[in-house]
Amino acid sequence: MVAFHEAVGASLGVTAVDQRALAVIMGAGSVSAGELAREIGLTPGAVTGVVDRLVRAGLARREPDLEDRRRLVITAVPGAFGDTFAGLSKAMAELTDRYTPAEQAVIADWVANTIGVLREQTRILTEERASPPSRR
Amino acid sequence: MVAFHEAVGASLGVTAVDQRALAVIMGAGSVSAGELAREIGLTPGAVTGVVDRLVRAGLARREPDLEDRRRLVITAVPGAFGDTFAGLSKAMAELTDRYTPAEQAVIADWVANTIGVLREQTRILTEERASPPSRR
DNA sequence: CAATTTAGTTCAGCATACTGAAATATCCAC
DNA sequence: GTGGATATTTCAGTATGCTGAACTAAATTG
Repeated sequence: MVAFHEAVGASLGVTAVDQRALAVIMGAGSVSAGELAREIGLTPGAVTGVVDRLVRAGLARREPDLEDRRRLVITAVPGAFGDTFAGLSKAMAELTDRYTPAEQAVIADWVANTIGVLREQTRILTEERASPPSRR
Repeated sequence: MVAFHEAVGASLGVTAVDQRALAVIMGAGSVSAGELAREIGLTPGAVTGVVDRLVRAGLARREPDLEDRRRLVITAVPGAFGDTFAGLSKAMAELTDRYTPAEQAVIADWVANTIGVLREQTRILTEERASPPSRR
């Protein structure tokens, strides 16, 4: 999965951080540059580069905020990200079809729970790193 | 999953490439530096750095090859990598216990097939990039 | 045992992406 | 309106990791 993720990034010319940023953008619908900076833990200056690369890759757009003209609203380009995953989506859909509805329910439940576990473990690892004796 | 992977890397002071290298080492049991270079697509010079970081993180060891003293045998330190995943392993084991053996079989089958799909899609993405109009 | 090949490391040069600070534009309070 | 706060960009400086070439050591060939 990680290898696939890296291949996607290389194919689009975006970094791992950029992809996480895109996930944030898609999750929130749209965000400002400042919100994005806070969300992914970068300085505003770095976010400019992140958004530049996403825009260049055709994955996101910068649009003016009509209510506050200092702000930019960053949105994902509908479909653009999906295109990259078209092959994966198709293959996964075919795989899913090979299971009965009951089996699919079990798998879906397990996947949801696994996501929860990973989220929790990521949080623990990240917090562990914030406080104790520095490693490296 | 990708976020967890990144957190592990940050926690250990190793890069994403380093972790892929470690996966290769563990998969093969042990490899020489040259084999590792070919496997992960880096020059021998870069592999020195990769192995340096893995050794510093306590994840791998450099050992002399008794048969060919130019060579180094690189092995994973047993358990060291597992320690980092102790929390994840425990949580996943507990999750697994919540399913019946039949359900576990379905999940295992689906996971195996999903890995196959991801491998295949990664290969396609990687190859696509090798030939056609350059993207960036 | 000399000449060539192979394994790995070291090092200089280069690319990339981040930080922090300065600059620009806009909003808001008085 | 004027003054201060806020949003984003630009830019110089820095860190990291890669490539390619030179170097050392050991194996292989004739």
